[in-house]
Amino acid sequence: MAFKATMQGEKLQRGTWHEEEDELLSTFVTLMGERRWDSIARASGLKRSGKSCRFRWLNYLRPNLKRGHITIEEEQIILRLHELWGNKWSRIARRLPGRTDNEIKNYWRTHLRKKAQAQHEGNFYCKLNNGKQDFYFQKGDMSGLNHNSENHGTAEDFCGTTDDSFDAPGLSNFSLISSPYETQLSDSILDFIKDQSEIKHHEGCNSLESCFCYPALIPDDSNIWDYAGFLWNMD
DNA sequence: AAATTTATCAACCGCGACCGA
DNA sequence: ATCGGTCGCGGTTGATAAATT
Repeated sequence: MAFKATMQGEKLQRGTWHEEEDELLSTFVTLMGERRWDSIARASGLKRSGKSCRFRWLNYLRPNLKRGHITIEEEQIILRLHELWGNKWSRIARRLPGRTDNEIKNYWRTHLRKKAQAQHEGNFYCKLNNGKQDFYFQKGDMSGLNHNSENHGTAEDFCGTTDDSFDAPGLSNFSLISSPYETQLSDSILDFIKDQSEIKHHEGCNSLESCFCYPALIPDDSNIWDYAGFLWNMD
């Protein structure tokens, strides 16, 4: 038995989970609840640590997880919330139903970090994709950038041409790449944040002048999805 | 076609917070 | 009050796939 084995110091299983392990874990979590992970690990006979069981359940096995690629809408939310909260992945994940903190964290590191950096530095990110890579374009002069390993590029780099088939001037407007839905969602979040900020900001300092108090943004117990509920009605 | 590099993401680790005895 | 067990979070690693040379 794994319990006995563990007690005797036998090494715990590590690495990729197998289907049988997943089934076993699901069964025992259903029986015992999402608590006491060490107990679940022992009772199930899995040669895994409680931590590992918890991780597997929360990130891959629990119901209602949304699989598949992060959508543009979700990406925008992640970018904005990260700008507000920093690396508070679990907090951000709570705003994205069906997504896990680990998934968001990985997505940030692999896809969004450069994007956020570019935006922070006063550039904007234009989601153009040639099927392999995303491309960044600096605000204003499109010809000022050279293609390099950071995936920054010129219009020419992207299209292989600078003729009229590439609407470089048009790219100076970020909204051109946003769907109406995306723009609506984005604006809604910004409005919500602005409202919250204006109400909470200055609460403790009695001043409307510039000050050092930190704006209270979206409170933990608020539900942005309720606020933005109308967005799901696309009629 | 083979070797090398880069990107992706599942999984692990360490640490601090929390909770109950 | 404190102590040990457990949980949750964020950072990091490592295996694999994909792309490039």
